[in-house]
Amino acid sequence: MNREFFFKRKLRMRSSATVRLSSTTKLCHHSVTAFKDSFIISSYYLHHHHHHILHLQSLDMSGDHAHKRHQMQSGSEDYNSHKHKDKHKDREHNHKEHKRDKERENSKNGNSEHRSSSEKKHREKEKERLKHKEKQKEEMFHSSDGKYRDKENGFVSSLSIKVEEDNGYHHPIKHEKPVKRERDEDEYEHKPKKLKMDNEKKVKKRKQEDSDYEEREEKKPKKRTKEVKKDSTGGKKKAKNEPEEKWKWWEEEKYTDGSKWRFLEHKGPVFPPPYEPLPDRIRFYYDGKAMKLSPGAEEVATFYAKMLDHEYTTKDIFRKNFFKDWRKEMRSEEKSKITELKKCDFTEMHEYFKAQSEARKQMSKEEKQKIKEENERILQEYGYCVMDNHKERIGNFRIEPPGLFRGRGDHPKMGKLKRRIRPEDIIINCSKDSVHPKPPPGTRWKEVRHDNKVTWLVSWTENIQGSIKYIMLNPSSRIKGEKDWQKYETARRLKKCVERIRAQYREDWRSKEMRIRQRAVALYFIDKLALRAGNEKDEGETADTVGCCSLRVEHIRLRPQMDGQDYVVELDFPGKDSIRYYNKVPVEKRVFKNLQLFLENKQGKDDLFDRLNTSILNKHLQELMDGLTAKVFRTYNASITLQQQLKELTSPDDNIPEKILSYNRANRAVAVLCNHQRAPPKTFEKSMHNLQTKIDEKNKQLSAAKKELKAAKADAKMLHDEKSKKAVETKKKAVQRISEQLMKLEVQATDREENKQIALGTSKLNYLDPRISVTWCKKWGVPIEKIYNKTQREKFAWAIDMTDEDFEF
DNA sequence: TGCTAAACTTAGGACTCCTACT
DNA sequence: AGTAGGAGTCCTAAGTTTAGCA
Repeated sequence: MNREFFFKRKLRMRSSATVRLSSTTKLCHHSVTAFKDSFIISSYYLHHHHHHILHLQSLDMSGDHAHKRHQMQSGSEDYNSHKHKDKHKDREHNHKEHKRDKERENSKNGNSEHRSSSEKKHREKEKERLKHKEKQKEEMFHSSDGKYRDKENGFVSSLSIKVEEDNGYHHPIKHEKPVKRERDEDEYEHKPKKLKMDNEKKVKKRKQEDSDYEEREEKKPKKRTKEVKKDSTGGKKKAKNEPEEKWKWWEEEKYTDGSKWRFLEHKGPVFPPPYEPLPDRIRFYYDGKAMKLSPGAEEVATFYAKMLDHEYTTKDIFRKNFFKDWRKEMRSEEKSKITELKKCDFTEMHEYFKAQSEARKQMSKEEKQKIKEENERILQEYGYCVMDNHKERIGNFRIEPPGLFRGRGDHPKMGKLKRRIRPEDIIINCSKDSVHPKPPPGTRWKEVRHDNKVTWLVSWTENIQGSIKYIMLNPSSRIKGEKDWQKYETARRLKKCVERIRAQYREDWRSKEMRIRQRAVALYFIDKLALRAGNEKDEGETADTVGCCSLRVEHIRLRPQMDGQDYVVELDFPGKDSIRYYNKVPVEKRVFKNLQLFLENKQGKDDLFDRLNTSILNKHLQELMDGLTAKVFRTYNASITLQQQLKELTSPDDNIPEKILSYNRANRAVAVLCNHQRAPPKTFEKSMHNLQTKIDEKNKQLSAAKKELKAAKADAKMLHDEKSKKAVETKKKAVQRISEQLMKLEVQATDREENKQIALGTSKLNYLDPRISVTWCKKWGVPIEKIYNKTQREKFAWAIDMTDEDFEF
């Protein structure tokens, strides 16, 4: 795909070069501040770079420059001798696998058929663990600084605050008001004063299913505690069909045994309607002659016909793949006749579908209403499941319809037939004791399983890549929400130790081992530029895209000198979705020298980091911090940037629209950092032009109004009467009003222009800790609806509910 | 222990719906 | 009432990470 993705635009951000490095702060100042006259992206780097320099300086204060440089250089000579092209030599062998082992053990237990007994054991274990943890915490609270160590896992440790057992039996049903946990504390930050309160609070245990009855019975004796009284309104079950009012899952305990649910019931997927053959009057022509196709071949032909005015159909690979797969669906007579795609004429079919969609648009209100209702009915029936006593929305409950594969970028498989999924292809996952979904009449499922270690309800294997597709829950669900929350907690833990990690990789730039230097430089890129990890991909199966670890020589250029800056690295590569990443970054000399070294004796197609891959990198990261992986840096840097930018850009005296503009700009800074681009809307130029016209009109109005004002003033001066004075006032007001309107238009234009090819949604949805935004809204009195739409509010309900004004990421 | 499969998150584009204007 | 344009939703591909297996 030839998409143009340059950042042409200068973002006219408020420039403020001030670096706020308060002496007391222990936070990383990963700030994006200077947006002056440069691409936002580059200045971000610059600034970030600055941060690193600060760090470097402090390091160097205790060290010896010359000595270090010498080491580095002599080191680099060493490398030449053991440089290999072969990535697979030189692997790290002694990786700690503690965590993994633990988890394995857990899941073994959890898998046991004898749930109750193994669970008992589990619970015991868990209890022990929690107790232990609590003790640790207690100790920590009493330590003088009251701060936690970075290895403390906030997510897990919140549990330990709430160790109180519960009986697992008397659960409040949702309409009961649970005692809300204190909100003025961060859930996962542990402050001494809070601890007490939290300990007094009761924690509700996740509700059990009715169907889990025996199990609950069994638990009952063990779990009973003083806590019972708090939860004691439970017991009666809410009517099943009654819609679940917002359930605050975030106030409940999480599973700690690796299981994802206890009970799961759903209706299975919705299949697309079967193929409806075309009416006889719609004909397909081959080599100018009408030809009736067999239903199978016809269906595939319609897939192509529908795409006729899409760019895909102009691409050779697409056409070739389509034709090959199409022929497979033909009867032998058809196959022998139809041998060239370019002799195929699909235009009647194409017109037919266009007419159909036109007709759909022209449908009467009633008809549309009917369709809407039908969709709603399907949603109600299939769009929800019951998971652990709560009705939860399913994300994608429809099976993907057949069609032609639309791979992105230069995908070698584009145009291939994505075949229709049948019930026999489908694996159902639900609990044993649930009412299993019924396959359509006369069919059967491939399998029904009961695996509560996974979150999916339905899966099937797709035929293009042979990968598995899943039906899972909506982002508003507990299961997705908890994970999301956890993700941000991990990023916040990184915040606590990121300085240490940076110091470490800077140190590693001088290592005498090549693999370590490569690792360190890659990590630097990931941290500084928010690059993705960059897994290896199967060549020929997917588009050629890269991430950090898979960068090749051809993707990078070293400029000792560029635009008045030293040591500039120019990166230009296709990233995820074949979106171009283009950036010029000044780096530290040591990085630059290392890169030169990595590039020695290599060709364009060779890997830049030939001794590194994502698994090596992640193993290393795991050792630096529990739960740390490459993508955590993206989350961390995105969120911290938002927080920083909001601080920077929000002026107290701004009105709400101006505040929102600031928010959008902060958001935009993140989107630029993460390289979230979009194709400029097709109508962009036009709508921009329209807006400009409006602005011009306003301008005319304004000058007219000004003229009038002037005249009125002159009159008033001459006449000195009340009437003319009043006229002056009126005119003044008019001028003011108009210039305000003008200003608004201009702001809008700026915002839109700046946003031309930047997509804000992705970062908002996936990288920015929602609590930052909630806090900001509260602080400045901006309604949350201005920042998050309904869906987003549902997804981030946990954050909206639990965050208060002084949350800090 | 190294590789592959599975599971789950992140991503941009297509499509649909709503709204503010004509 | 009709429509353009943008917001919101849906869709599913393309990543990352984890789990599982030989």
